[in-house]
Amino acid sequence: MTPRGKQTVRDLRRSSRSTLLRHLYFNGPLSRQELGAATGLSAGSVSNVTGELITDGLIEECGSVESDGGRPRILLRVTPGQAHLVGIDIGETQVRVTLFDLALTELASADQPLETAHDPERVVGMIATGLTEVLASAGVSADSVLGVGLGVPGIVEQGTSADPGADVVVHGQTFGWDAVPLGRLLREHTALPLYVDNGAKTLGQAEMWFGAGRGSRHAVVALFGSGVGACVIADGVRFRGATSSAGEWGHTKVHVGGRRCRCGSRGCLEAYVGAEALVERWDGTRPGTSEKAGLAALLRAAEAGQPSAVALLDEAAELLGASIADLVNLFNPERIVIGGWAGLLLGPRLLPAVREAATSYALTYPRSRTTIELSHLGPDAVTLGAATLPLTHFLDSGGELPDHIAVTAAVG
Amino acid sequence: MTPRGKQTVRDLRRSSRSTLLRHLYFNGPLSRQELGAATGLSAGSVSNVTGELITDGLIEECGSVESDGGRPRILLRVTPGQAHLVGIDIGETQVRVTLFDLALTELASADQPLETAHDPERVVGMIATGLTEVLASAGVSADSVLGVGLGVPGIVEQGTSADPGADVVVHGQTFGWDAVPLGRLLREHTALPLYVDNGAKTLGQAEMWFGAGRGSRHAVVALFGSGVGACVIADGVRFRGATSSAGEWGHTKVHVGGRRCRCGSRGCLEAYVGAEALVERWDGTRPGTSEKAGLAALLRAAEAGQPSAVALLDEAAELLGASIADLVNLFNPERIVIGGWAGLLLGPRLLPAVREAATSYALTYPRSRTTIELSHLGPDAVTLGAATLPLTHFLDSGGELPDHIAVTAAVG
DNA sequence: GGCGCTTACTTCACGGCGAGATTTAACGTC
DNA sequence: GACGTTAAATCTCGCCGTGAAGTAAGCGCC
Repeated sequence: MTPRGKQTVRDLRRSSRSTLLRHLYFNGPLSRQELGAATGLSAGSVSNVTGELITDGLIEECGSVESDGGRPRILLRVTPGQAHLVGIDIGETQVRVTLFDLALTELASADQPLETAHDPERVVGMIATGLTEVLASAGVSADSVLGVGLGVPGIVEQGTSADPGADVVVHGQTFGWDAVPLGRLLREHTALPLYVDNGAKTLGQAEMWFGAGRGSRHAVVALFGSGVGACVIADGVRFRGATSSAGEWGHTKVHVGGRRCRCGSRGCLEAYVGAEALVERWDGTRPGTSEKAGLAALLRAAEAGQPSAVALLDEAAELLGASIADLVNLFNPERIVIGGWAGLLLGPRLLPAVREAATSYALTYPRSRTTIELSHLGPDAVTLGAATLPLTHFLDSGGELPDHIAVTAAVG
Repeated sequence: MTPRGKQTVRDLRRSSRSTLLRHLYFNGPLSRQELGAATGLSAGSVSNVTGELITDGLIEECGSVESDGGRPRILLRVTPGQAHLVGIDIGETQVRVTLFDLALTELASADQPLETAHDPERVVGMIATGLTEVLASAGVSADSVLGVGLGVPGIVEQGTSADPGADVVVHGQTFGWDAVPLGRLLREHTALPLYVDNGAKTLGQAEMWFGAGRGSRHAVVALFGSGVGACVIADGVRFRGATSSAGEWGHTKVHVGGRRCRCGSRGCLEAYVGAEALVERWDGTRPGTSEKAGLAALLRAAEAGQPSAVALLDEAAELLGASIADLVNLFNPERIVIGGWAGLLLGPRLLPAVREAATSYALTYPRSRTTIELSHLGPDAVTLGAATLPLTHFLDSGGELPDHIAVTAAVG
């Protein structure tokens, strides 16, 4: 049970570097003094390790705080432009490539529309051109890119080799991708480290870092769009399960044996409250209207008091609340965040009823320890969340730079 | 995000001790040689650390293996009688206290029947007498007991102080316990370290260590008794959630708005397939028959071909399968183990239909990576699982002995 | 029965680590 | 300009795991 890898004395230093780098990253500029107090490291070690990080060019001094009678504190921060990150969103309708600096400030972005055919080779080609485009437009060298994070539709089978990103295989039933060796295809175009995860999961990551999930260690980000998905965070880390496919909430049953779902099963949540299902149930798949327009029309009709629209949304709220109650019972999170474009659209109207339904369907104790909130982030955050994948690796490793990065270390 | 505690160079040694102790515990007697190869530690470190563990009396040499031409290997093993563990099961009908040695061999056991009134003070009194009884009958001193693990009915709120076991509060709705400060009550009778968890979770632990879950790192142990519960193991560790109540599977919905459940909600799985519900639905709560006898009668009727019994069990299998499909989608385990007394009773008949239903209701990819199996362990294993709680702590800490234990170290 | 061979284990020097004490640096105040 | 105060750098110390060298304990072979 739970064998832990051996540790050498070197791992200690990595751990210290990671702790300091991480704390500095999330808690803004800090003096060595505060850093030591916050992390529990001794002043000597902080001085030692920060010195090393400065030599590596990963952090830098940035001004000082005047004191009342003593030596002023020198503030430290992560060097924002020292390295860069790329986030990519492979969505239903477009491929979006965004370049960020280390502080996750957007530097450049490139969108390319995606027609109905999602030929993997073509998509990979679009990624490659998008990549060179954003680097060129921001004037950034590929040598300074820590890694490329991708959010893709479908289930992601992670690799296990020394270059796991290149082994990734994607199973996207609704996207028309069946066991696509995305990692291998991408590796032919770029040597950068690759990190791939499901788009809903990367959106969830963004929500945890910068959105409504910030500050909680146990959360579920429920994503409500054309389909329904979820990203589960346990103890600050995404819950992946055995093969990284955990959190497929949309195909959880609300009525066993009920409505047929596009996944082939029956009674799935998604078959009742997914945007596609809602629009279809309301106007019987009136062709020509987009899903987004259809959902907006449904909402307007309900606001205007049209009985069938009101009933449909009321039922959706109850089912959503009941299914959120399942999440509460099973995962016992501190917080549930409802996001996704449909969630953002319907949220303000549905939220009170959803909260109420969740309360009546969940067990009292865990429900009392959970809040249900709306997301603040739009679907654009998929690229942001994707960029957190290489960034997480960077912070975890204590600021280890991939081989290809030429260290532009501060001399002295 | 994910701040990790600081580490000093001393923690390295603890980690090494833990790795070695753990490996020795689970992989039987081993030579230092094999130990080094398996854990990645250098021969020097293995020699050093094992020497320390032998001095502490935690492990001992036990014979040697003849070689073909070289110095024979000396086998090491954990000293089984060096320390003891107590597991306690607070069940619906009895309180069971069992004493184990370090190898989890049962040394003594004491049962005490529990009437309908579950007054906490009385239960605690029974635990205290049971404790002294098993120690006396096995001739073991309380000084050698590493800790006491308890499996209790209801949700367990873990403590956070320096003595977390003494802060435990239990919320057992169906048991008639409302915020019972079990830890504090027990602390008045014993100074031994206390570890408390839900009984279903401790049974799940036993299943993972010694039952059908052995060898898997991601599993769900589904427990099917009078009620329905689950124990989720992620990456070898029990998934607890924010307040330790994760895995309340029984009150997951299978028909939103359906049958009323004893939890107060509607449409819960437990209201359809819990033993209590099944018996009630079959014979309309014929008074006087026990649940166990009632379920056995239902099974016999179905075997004899009585249509209503067959239909009831067929429906139960489908609902169970569909709900297991939810677990597959959400947790993505390698293995699902069905246990509990009702699971053991009905399992052989229901399993094929359950597997089939799970396949048709779950997503293809995660389902293809999961096996669904029956448990081998009976409900007696609750005490065994409870005893693993202090044992886990012991192994994690690298063999740290609680203050009260007088070290009977080998001299020399 | 001495010799060499093989294998298991022990010992030891080494570089690296973080803690804690000490020293140096950089400010205010009087 | 001396002094107190606070921040940061430096130094010593005890401890760690590695890896090389050394020791122990068996074998077979002449």
